[in-house]
Amino acid sequence: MIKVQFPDGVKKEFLRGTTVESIAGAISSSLRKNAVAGKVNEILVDLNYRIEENANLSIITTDSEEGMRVLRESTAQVLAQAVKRLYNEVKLGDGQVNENGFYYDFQLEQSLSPVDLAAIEKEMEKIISENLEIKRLQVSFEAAEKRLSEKNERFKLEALQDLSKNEKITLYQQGELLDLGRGPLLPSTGRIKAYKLLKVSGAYWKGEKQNEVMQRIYGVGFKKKQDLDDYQSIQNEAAKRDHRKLGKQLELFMFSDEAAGMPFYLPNGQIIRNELEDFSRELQIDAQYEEVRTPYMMNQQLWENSGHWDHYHENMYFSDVDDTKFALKPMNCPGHMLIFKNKPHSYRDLPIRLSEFGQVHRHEFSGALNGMTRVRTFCQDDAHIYVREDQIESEIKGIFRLIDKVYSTFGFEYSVELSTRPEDSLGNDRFWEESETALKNVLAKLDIEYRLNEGDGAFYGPKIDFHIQDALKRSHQCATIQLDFQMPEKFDLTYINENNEKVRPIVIHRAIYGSIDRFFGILIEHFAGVFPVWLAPLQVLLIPVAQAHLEYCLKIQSELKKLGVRVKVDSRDEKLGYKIREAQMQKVPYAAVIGDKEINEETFNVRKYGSRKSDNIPIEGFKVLIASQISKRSRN
RNA sequence: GCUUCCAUAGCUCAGCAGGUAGAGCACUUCCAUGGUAAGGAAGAGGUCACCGGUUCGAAUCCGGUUGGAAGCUCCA
Repeated sequence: MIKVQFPDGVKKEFLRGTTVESIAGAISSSLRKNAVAGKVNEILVDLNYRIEENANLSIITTDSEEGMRVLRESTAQVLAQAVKRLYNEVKLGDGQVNENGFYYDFQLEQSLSPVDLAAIEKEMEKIISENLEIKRLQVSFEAAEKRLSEKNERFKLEALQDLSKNEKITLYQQGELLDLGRGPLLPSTGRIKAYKLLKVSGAYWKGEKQNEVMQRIYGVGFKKKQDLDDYQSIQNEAAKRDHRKLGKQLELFMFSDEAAGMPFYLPNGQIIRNELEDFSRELQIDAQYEEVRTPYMMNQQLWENSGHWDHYHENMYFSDVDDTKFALKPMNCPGHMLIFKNKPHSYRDLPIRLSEFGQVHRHEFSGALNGMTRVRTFCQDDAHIYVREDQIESEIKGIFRLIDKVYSTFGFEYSVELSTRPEDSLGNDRFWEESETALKNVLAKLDIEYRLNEGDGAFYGPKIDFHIQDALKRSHQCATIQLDFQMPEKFDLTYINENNEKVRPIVIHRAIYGSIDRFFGILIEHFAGVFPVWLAPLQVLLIPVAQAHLEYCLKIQSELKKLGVRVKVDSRDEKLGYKIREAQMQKVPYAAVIGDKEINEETFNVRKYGSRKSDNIPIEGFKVLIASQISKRSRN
């Protein structure tokens, strides 16, 4: 007999050689049903793994991340088998699990289409109904090499070379398919329930640019049909909210072949942008920031001195004018450094907070461009704060407050990440250690939970990133706080301390929206185009019942305008229903109908966006309501 | 930048056996003067993204360019 200890501390005895699956069954039949793998002494194993000595065991089910990985990896292997059956000449690449599913790379002469995917899915269905055993084989390196070359799988052989020659190699045999894999995998194909192939695209072998391009088939996989349906309905909802589609429908912005990746703001979109800027400006004035503006173009020498040229010139725009080489700014920092340098500073003056709605240009790969979320020119709500060492903490605290105010206004939840030194970085070890410690200390003091993101910092310093969650629970990185000891060095920035000595300030870079353009795109999808009143391009549409009521409408319009409300009168000679329909399609927050009744009673018949019915409310009351919604920036 | 796919009227799309373009909405004019998601009629709109090739003939087939989509790579 052997003793097995479970995560809750309970110990039980079993016959030597009992499988993980039988033990799961001994605990409960439902656990046996949901089990996909086991974890013996912290090592993941297959369900039919036999436990030969005393051990700690936890049963892995599809309720856990690890369990879903097992399920999805097994599904990927079924995909591989299906493709192999349908296309004789195919060479298998590698399969992987991703957020909601899996993918598998193939090398195949003909390119696969959605029609082919349907056929592959059908074959997968067959493999699943065959309920093939998925057998784990532990063999020597040489044996693995021999068997894979018999199968003529050159990519598998190449992948094998990356493994240690001295250790046992794990292969999985699934019907006629032989795959190289870590596992664990399900014991048989019949346990796969809900999956769907999505698309096929190109991917480099081993993810490296110089390697050949494989065809990658993507799929999603879930433990039950319901989860797959839920996933698909969220995808549909996301497609409906796509900011590129809504941007066109609501006439917010456009793109043109004449400037790929560079947004044109249409009148409606510009209103929203201005509102976003004004909101930020208001908060920044309150937090004692000083707004500045720096040139779009500065000479190349500046960028060489700042270190940007070295690290970033491939993505910069250049221009020759007269005898000088210019560069369009990809960041606002150097400009702000020059402003700081413009006059001497006393320690009493710090912190100095320079903010700018700075338009930057970055030459992104054409294939990377995507609506408003990845563009070649965008505006950052940028700021650089010059501080003494003893001011770092309180300053970062202040930025946290600002960020919280901004995000809560839009109804975004957010999480925090700390990113540390990247491979390609400036500065010595001591600097990095000190600044990373400084940020960690601040986060600890503020009692903020965060995730550590190793190696993802800026080249000049570590950073704290903020990830917001939108209405569909998708995460977007927006705000960033970066500590920089480098830039002051490069620009020889100083202030005079209390002993009349020149001392280097520390720079904190920060952005809250990040890119206003991208934030705008995120907002469109977050609100599904139904903006809160303060952001809506048109806030009130007045609709006269007949021409006779037009004059009165114009009078109300000018009263509302005086309150700062964006209001229009639909004076066209069209039916009421037609105008209401159009107001709803344009997602105008309030459509107000005015006829004889309303004029006599001094009311509005207001229909709120999305509502099926309308209410008669006094005009004066409505004025108070909308003015407060606008000034409070309420989320309706 | 790479792989695959795509580009027809302002918008959404049809035209997918090569024979010089079509619908709905929007737009213009006229009729109708209307109470909460499309009243009726008529009209105007396109060198079928651009350049080149094959063909008697190209929106349609082939090549290139530009732009877009998905993924890869990248995002200081």
